[in-house]
Amino acid sequence: MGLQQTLKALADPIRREILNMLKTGRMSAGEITEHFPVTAASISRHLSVLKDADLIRDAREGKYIFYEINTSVLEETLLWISDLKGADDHAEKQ
Amino acid sequence: MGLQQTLKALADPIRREILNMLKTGRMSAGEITEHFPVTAASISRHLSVLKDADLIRDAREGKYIFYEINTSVLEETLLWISDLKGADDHAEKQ
DNA sequence: TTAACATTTAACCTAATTGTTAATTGAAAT
DNA sequence: ATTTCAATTAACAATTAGGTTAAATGTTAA
Repeated sequence: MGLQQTLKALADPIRREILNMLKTGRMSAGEITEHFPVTAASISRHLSVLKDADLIRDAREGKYIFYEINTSVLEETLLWISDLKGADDHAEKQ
Repeated sequence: MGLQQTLKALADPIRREILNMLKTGRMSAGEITEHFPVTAASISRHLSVLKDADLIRDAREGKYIFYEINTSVLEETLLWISDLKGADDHAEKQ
């Protein structure tokens, strides 16, 4: 897990778009589903991949389940890629 | 292509390790293969995935084919992830 | 407590990925 | 020219991934 799970989760366009949507704020599974031409079941599994990678967190509220992005795990990925790029452009932020 | 191809290429541990190895310098397909417990044919296909993503370049020299890393395509990925992370930690390098 | 709604999980299908072995290509050496 | 070596490509098997519909779970409202 870790880097592997993160990169696998990011390697799908629907999952990346979900993360992009969540950048603006939390959304319910239903709201997320509306944006895609696939079934709720399909989106639900994408959400579970993102959740297993800890890229999103969920919170049930009544009959809705809200999802929010968790960017902390991206730090490792960013460092790994930066390091590959020549070890001359990381550690610029805390 | 672009981001999608890059992330797909990075989402495999063998391919990431190949890139890591090439960070230190160019290597022939055979030298790369020696580091992994899989066949040369298998590594060859990993190399072609990396090449299609433009993450590596190849150059034949006699009976050897040497591979070298090309990090330029990583910039797009780095920007995408940084942007996801809150748009507060990119554009630090040129 | 039953009905309705939101979401997930199960079962299934197809397509893509990864690995293997065998055959092919390209270059060098005998 | 033929053998040898490096590497790729082809053909195939096994696994993983992503989609669908149908059933199950959890919650709210009647």
